[in-house]
Amino acid sequence: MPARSAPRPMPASRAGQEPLLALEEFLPYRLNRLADKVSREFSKIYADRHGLTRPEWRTLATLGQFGTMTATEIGAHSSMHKTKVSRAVSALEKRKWLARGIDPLDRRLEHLTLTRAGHAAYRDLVPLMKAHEARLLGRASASERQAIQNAIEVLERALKL
Amino acid sequence: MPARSAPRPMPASRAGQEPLLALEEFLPYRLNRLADKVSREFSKIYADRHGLTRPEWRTLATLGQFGTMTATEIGAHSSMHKTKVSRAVSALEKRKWLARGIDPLDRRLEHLTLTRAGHAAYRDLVPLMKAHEARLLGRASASERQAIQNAIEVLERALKL
DNA sequence: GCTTGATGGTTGCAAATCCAATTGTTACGG
DNA sequence: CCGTAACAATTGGATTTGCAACCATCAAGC
Repeated sequence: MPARSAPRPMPASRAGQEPLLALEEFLPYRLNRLADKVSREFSKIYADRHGLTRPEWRTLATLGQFGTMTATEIGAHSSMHKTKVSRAVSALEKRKWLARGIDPLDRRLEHLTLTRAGHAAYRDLVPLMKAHEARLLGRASASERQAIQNAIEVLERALKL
Repeated sequence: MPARSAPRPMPASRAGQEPLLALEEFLPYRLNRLADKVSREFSKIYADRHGLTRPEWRTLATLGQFGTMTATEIGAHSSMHKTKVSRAVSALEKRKWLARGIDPLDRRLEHLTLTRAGHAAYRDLVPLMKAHEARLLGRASASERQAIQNAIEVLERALKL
């Protein structure tokens, strides 16, 4: 008696229905690969130059942009989980690039601000980062650059970001 | 309502030195945020349904697409470091979703193939993944979808991916 | 043969990440 | 006021990662 011969739809000839999914055309894969490559290139700058991690750089960048914020606000604006922010803040505080200020009206809050040294690092990094971005986008035409901006906006909207 | 707090000095407090870098307009940040959100949404599918990690899913997807490959080839095609591939392969082998075959002419190589169970999981997942991709892209118009494809291609070219 | 250098794949370990509590504080309904 | 719920931020511990060192095999030159 033939073992395991439940009625199966079709014999094994899988020609014609394969490949079912082409990874290299699959949106999440492509986005991830792009982001990964870009991130690697850019992180080289702040990692080599100041030994920063990505959460630390983002925290620095957010405070550099807004001046003073709480940890929660940093997380909201830079899309980082609060534990990442917390650890990035500790690290930056340890190297005295930011200082914590208390809120007299709500002692749960910590108002974080870059120190002079933190700001110096920020001002050191920003032109390098922008230059690298310009160099990368410079490989595309002006209209292509515009298309990239539009596409990102469409995706951000679709993802409710 | 959030707790009351002392009036927070906004960017205005840094009059004279405008924000040098707006994170929310910075390409690497935006790409990373997009990829992260997308990845999170899609990984819910294979994580919830089969307890797969992303490297495991990518390995499964690559083998499902190409049939038989070596670990190095999987890494090249799915943009994963060889250690990730190695660990994903072990995990998939442990649950008997793939089998290793030796190459009689070069015993360094391992030819990896999905087992029947592995292929079943692949066939189970692919429609769900594609449907989710379609649902996501469905929030954009046809011309916007085309613009997204073009933008990604431009970036891939600029990054030599 | 033997040595040297490349290649495929794994492993050890430190660093980074994630999730679920935990602490301390404030807001609010009774 | 009291008890409870919400909130800001931190911490602990298991999981993932990333890098380098490693083992095994092959290829080429001598």
